[in-house]
Amino acid sequence: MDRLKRLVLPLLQEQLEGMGAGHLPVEAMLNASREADQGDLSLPCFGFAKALGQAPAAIAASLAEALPDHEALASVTPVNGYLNFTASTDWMAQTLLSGGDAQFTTDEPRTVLIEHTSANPNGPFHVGRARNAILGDTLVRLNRLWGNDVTAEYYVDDMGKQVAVLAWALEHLDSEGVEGLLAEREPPNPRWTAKQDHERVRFYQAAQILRQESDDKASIEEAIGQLVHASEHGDEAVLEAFEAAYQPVLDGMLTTLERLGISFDRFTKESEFVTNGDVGRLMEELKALEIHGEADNGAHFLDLGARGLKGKTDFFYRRGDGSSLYATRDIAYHRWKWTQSTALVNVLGEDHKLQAQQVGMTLEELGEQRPEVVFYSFIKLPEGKMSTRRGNVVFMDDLLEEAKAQAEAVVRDLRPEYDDEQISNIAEAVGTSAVRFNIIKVSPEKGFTFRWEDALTFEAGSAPFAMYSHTRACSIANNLGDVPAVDPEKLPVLTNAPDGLRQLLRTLCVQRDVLAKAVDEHRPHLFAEHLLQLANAYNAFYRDCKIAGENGVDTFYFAVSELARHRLKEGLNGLGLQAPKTM
RNA sequence: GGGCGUGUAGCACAGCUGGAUAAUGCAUCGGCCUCCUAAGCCGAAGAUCGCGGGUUCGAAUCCUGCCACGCCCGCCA
Repeated sequence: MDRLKRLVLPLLQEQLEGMGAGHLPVEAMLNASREADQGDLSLPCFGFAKALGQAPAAIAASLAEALPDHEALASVTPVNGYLNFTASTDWMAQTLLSGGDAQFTTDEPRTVLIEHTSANPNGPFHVGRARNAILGDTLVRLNRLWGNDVTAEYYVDDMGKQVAVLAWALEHLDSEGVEGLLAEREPPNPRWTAKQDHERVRFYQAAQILRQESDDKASIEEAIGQLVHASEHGDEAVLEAFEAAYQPVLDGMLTTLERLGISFDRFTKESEFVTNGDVGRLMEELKALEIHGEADNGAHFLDLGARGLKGKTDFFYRRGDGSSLYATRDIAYHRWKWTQSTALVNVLGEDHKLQAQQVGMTLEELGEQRPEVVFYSFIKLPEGKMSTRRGNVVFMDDLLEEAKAQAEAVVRDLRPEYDDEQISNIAEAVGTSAVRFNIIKVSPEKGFTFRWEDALTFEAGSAPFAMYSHTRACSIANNLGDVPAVDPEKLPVLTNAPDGLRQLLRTLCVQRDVLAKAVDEHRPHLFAEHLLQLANAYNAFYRDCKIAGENGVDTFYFAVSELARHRLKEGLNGLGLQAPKTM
């Protein structure tokens, strides 16, 4: 509809100039109508009343009167001080059918590096951690759909305490000892015994218990502390031992993500920036800054309060022993990222807000830009916060299995003629898609409580609903075979277009606008909402417009159906909702 | 205690760079499968937009005070 706005705007401006009000901000005021029965674009005239010395309703009426007819407009109606523009069905159809794919993508592609997930490789994904991956991957996909050149990156935390604990546990404990320590916890699910993320997290959890409760916890802490220290000074042997400990875990985690359709273009290890000297050089630079300070024990910090940070203002980037901290390495990492891309986007949990603020401010202090950051709230369980450490979790692997099982039952019921393999393929696609959609459809800053019944719903407002509309469109295309194309220049005249047709064309017309906004503002749920509307509109079209009737195939309707099919497919793909293997 | 975020029908959630009757799904009630796949469609009912002030022609939206919940306030990651 941005296209319609560009057509209407000059007409409006001309009229207002004639009325001596050319300076009024029409462009900002002319916006998409809220409700379909209010047309497609609406101009509230209240703001013009004072400048023109007329009542809003009178302004709207005289504008409606004065505006010349335009082929793109079916009507221009003044209502309650608003001026409503309704696009003509013919114009929408012609524009859509003659435009090609270019009309749905950007004219100015950007290069974007999106860092997401970057979870510590110490255990399997639970639903909470997976929100990051689903959000991040959807941003990656939507940016690509928009035409941007995207790199999806996973920052591997391959040093520090969490990995050290895992490495220590694998070296000092055996399975029997581990299970003995975890006797009071839920036993491991036998289904995942081959997945190393599930296997090794038991070692990690057992070590955490020993660190707190064992008689020689002091010496354990000492040993782990030495490992951490060595890794932070770039000790190659220790870093190799760490990698041997975490890599199988990371591989298991990536297997889970792959099932959700999530993959990465690049993995960058935190330790690289220590071993290549970047972190050391960075700390020297920070030392030269005017807001630099030093504590009694030789630790270094920046006084970010001097730059407006509220609350805790001292940002420590160097320990007393000279080693770096996580945030310090993150700054080095970001400087490197800026050499790779002209736009940076990070997906982070809300617990990283302060940290991100510190990193961002320090980057600015160094003359660099901040990355754009998408924060999300945590997913809770009805029993409370999820925690790998406490064992209070819903594992993504289990959720996906459950989703598939439920989908299988539904498909078997609905399509008894399908064989087991077909059912399994459909159920896998439907199950994983439903899980993704359930998470992506809510805005990231909203904390939400995970409930099985919501995650596994397959009704309107869910991924399967949108997938089903697409399947319908596919089914029609398959049934009808070769249908002659329509000439967009010679479409039938659509004076009494059915509601369903109008609704579908209108929804197709706003797809580009919504995608632009979702990408620009990093808010994928806007596009998820749109996809549901598109599916809904397709259903209305399907209801009102018989493509294959007694008189043969309506080639125009078929062309609209095909366009919708492509746009649905594109939308599903943009949200990472997967088509069944057989299709 | 300080900082940030959230609070919208029974439940979940959209709208938040101010504009018309607050959108959608679940649940509830009623209707639609001889007709391109009913995971669907049509209709009904359901909201003091957390509470109080303020700004404005106009506030769910902006400002302010209060209340509730979440996250953060390591020389952890």
